[in-house]
Amino acid sequence: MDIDQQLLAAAERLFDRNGFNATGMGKLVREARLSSRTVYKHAGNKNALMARVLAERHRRFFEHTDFSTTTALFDSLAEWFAAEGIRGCLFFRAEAETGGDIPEIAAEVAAYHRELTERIADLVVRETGQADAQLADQILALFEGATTAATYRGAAVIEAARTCACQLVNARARP
Amino acid sequence: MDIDQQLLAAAERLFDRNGFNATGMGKLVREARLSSRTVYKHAGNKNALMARVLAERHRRFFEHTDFSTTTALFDSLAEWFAAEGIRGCLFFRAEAETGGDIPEIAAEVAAYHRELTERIADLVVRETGQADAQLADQILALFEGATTAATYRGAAVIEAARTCACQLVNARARP
DNA sequence: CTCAATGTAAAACGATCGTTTTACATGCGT
DNA sequence: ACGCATGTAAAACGATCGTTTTACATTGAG
Repeated sequence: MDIDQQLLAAAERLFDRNGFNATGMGKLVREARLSSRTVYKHAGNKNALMARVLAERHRRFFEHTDFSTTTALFDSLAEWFAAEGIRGCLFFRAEAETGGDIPEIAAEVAAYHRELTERIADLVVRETGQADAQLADQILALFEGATTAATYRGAAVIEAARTCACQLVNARARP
Repeated sequence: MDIDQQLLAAAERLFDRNGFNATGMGKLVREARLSSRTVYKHAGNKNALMARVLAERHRRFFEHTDFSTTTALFDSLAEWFAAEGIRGCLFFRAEAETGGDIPEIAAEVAAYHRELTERIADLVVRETGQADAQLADQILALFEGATTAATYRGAAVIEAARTCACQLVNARARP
C-alpha cells in the first residue's frame, strides 16, 4: 500500500508542522497528491487519520529510541530532533488541541505515555538494580522538559538534561 | 472595564481547556455573555484576543510564581496547578497550534520564554553565587518537564522535579 | 433635551470546514 | 471480453468559521 504510506507521511508532516486543527483535509489531500475519495476510503475520517498518525509516530519513535542506558536515551532524543526538527511532543500537542475529547486520539496518547513511563521504569531497574518511582519521574520530567524547552532553547537543553539524568542514575548505581 | 475582564477570563478558560483553534468566536461570545459586536470592539480579532490572553496569563503567572529559591519555584508550580488544573504550558500549546505563523502570538510566547529563562538564570546566580548556563537549562528542563508530565502522571512529578532541582543547586551552593 | 457613546440581539457576509457524491478512467482476475 | 475493485477530478453537501452589519435600547454629559 504505497498510498497508505503516502497519506500517513503527508498527514504526519502537516499535523506536526502546522497543528491538527489548522490542517484542513483539503490541504492534506492536495499535499498527499490523492483524491479526497481515496483519502476517505483509506482513512475513514479526520479523527481516525490523526489517531493513525499518532500510532505510526508511536511505533517509529520507540523503534528509533534506545532505552538501554540513560545516556543512550537522551542521545536518541537529540538524534531524533536533529533528523525531524524540534517542535515538541506531538502526543501532548494532540491531547491539548482536542481537549482530550476524542476517544481514538486520547487512547493513542495514553498508549504512548504508558509505554514511555514503562520503558523509563525498566531503565531505572536495569541501571540501579531496583525500582525507584521518584527517580523514574525525574528522568521522565527531564525527558519531557528537554523535548519542550529545546523548541526555544535549542539542543543544549537536551545535553544538559542528559548530564543531569546520568548523575541521578549514577548516584544510585548498582553497588 | 468589567467587560474586558469578563472577556479575557472567558477566553482564557476556553482556549486553555479546549484549545485555540477548537474554540470558535461564537462559543466564546455566548460564554462571555457579550454580543459579538462588543467582543470585536474590545478585542479587534481572534488573533489579537489570543495574544492578549497570553499577555494576561504571562502577567498572572509571574505574579503568582516565587523565584526566590528553587524549592519555592516548584512549590509555586504545584500551587498553580492545584488552583488552575493541570493542562500543560499554554504558551507552548499556542505556539504549536499556530505553527509560529502568527506574529502577535509568537511575540507573546517569546516574551514569556525570555522572562522564564531570565528568572531561572537569576535564581541560579542567587543560590550558587555564579552564573551557570547548564544548571539553568537543567532547572528549566525540570520545570517544563514537570509541567508537561504532570498532565498524565499527576502532581508527584512536580515533587520529584523539585527534589532533583534542589539537589542540583545544593551541590553547587555558595561555599 | 439632546447627542454621542456603548451596549445587545440577530441577521448576514463570504470563506472554509469535513465529508459525500457524481462521472469517468484504469487495470486485473476469471 | 467482461465485471469489479480502485483510482482521479470535481462538484456539491450542510455546518461552522471569523467578521461585519443592521436595528434598536440604554445611559451619561453638555
